[in-house]
Amino acid sequence: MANEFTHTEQNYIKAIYHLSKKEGTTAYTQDVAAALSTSSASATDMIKKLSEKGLLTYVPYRGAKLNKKGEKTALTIIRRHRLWELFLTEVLKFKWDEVHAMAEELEHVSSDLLLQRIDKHLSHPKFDPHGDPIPDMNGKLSETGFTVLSNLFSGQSGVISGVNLHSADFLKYLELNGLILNSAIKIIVFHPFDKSMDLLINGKKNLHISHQVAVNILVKEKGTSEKSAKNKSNPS
Amino acid sequence: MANEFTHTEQNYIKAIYHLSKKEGTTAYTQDVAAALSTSSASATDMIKKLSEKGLLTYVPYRGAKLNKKGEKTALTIIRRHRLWELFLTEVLKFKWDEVHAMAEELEHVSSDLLLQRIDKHLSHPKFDPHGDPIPDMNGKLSETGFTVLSNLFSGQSGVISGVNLHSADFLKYLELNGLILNSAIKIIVFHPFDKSMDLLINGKKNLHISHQVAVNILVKEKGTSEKSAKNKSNPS
DNA sequence: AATATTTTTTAGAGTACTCAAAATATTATT
DNA sequence: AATAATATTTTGAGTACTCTAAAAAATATT
Repeated sequence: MANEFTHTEQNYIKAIYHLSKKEGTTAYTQDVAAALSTSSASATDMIKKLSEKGLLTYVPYRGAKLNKKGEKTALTIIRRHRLWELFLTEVLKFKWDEVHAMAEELEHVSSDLLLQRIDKHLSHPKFDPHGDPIPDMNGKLSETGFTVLSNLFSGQSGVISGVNLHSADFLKYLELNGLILNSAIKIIVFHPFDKSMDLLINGKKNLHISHQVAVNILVKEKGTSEKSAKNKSNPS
Repeated sequence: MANEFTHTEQNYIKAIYHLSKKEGTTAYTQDVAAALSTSSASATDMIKKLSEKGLLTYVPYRGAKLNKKGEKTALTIIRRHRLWELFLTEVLKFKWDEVHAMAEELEHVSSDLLLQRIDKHLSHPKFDPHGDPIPDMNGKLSETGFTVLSNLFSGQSGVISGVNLHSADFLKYLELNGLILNSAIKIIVFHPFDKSMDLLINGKKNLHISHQVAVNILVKEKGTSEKSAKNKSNPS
C-alpha cells in the first residue's frame, strides 16, 4: 500500500526534502550523506537511483532537488512521522523529546487504513508535538506564520510555537527551562556581541539563552509593547 | 534495541516457531518456504544461517527446530505482534479480522520502551483479540486450557475462547455467524459422515458448521447438560 | 594561471537477501 | 533391490544496499 519505496529510499527522500526546503535550494551529496550517517559514495549512488526513478533532478557536482513527485512522496512520509509523534504523546503520554526515534521507525509502516484511523482518532490535527505542521493527505502544509526567535527585536513579544531542532537533548533543555509550546515570551535585552538574549517567560521567569538556542525556536509574533523598537536587531 | 535480527530473520524465526510448536516436531524446508512465500532454496540458506547464529538445530533433509535462544526470540516477536493486535482493536477500534496484516509490520518496531508503554496502557493483557495468549516479557505463555471445538461431544457446551486460523476471510465468516469471542455454544448434533455439527449459539441461534470450521475454533469446556454423552465423538 | 584543497564521482568489492536450475538425498512403489 | 517420485541442497547469478580507495571535477589560494 501507500508507498512503493524501500525504507532506505524513503529515508533519502525525506533527508533531501529537509535539506532543500527553502525555495530553489539543492541538497548536496555531502549533506545528504551526513544526514543519513553514510558515505558520500552511497549518497551519490542513491541520488542517481532516485533520479532514474523520476523523483528528483540531479546535476552531478551540483546537488539534487526533489520534483513534484518526489516532494509529494516526502510529504507522505513526513505526514506519517508527525502523526505518529502526536499519537505517541497524546495517547501513550510520551514526552516530546522521546517520540522522534520511535516515529523514525513507525513512519515506514505502510498501511493507509491505519494512518487514516490515527488521523481520525486525533481529530485531524494540523501540528505535531514540536509545532511542525502535519501535511494533509494531499501533501498540503498549513501555513504557520512562525518566525525564528532570533529575528525578533528587543522589546518584542511572542508565543513559542515550534522548534527547528528535534534532538532529544535540545528538547529536554527547553523543557527544563520552561521554554515549552505556547509559553509567552518577551525579549528584554539583545546582546549584539554574541547575539544572546535575555527573555521573560510567561511574564514571570527570566532566562538568558544563546543565539544557538534562539535560532532553533519558532514563535508567533505578538507585537511590541515597548518604545525601543529602533534597537536594530539581528537577522540570522 | 530489543532485537538484533533483521526483519527477514525475524519472519523466519516466527514461521519456524509456529510450524514446530507441538513438542518434538521439526519445521521442514518446504513448509517454511511456503509460510513465507519464498523458494525452498532461500529457506535452506536462511535456516543454515540461523543455525550458525545459534538459534536452532538443523539436520539437513530433516528440518529445523528452535533451541532455547531461538524460542525466546520467537516469543519476543510474537509478544509484539499480539500486543499490537490488541492495541489496534482496543484503542483504534479495528475489527479482529483487520489487525493481523498491520501487526505483521508493527511487530518489527524495536523500541522496548514503546512496547512497555502499550502493555501498560492495555493493563498487561494476557490474550490478544483472537484468544491467543500474549507471552510475558520473559517469554512465558499463559496456560489456556482451550480445546478444539471439533473435540467436543454432542450435548457438550463451551465458550468460544480463540481461533487456530487467523485469515481475515475466516474471521469475517465467524463474525457474520455470531461465532465471536466469549459466545456460549452447545453442540446439538454431530454428523459423523462429514464431521460437521449443528450448534446453538448463546442459547438462541442455530448454526451448521463444517469440520473445517470446527477444527479452527478453540473453546473453554463448560460441562455436559445432556444425557447422551455416550454418543462417541470425533478426535480430529 | 598554476597549484592546493575540497567535494564528488567512479571503481571494485562485500553483505543480505532473492531466484531458477542442476545435483543429490530421501521416500514411495513396484 | 531397482525405479520412480518427491524433497532438499548446491550452484551460479541477480538486486539492493554498503564501503574504501582512486580518479575527476570544482573551488580556493597564491
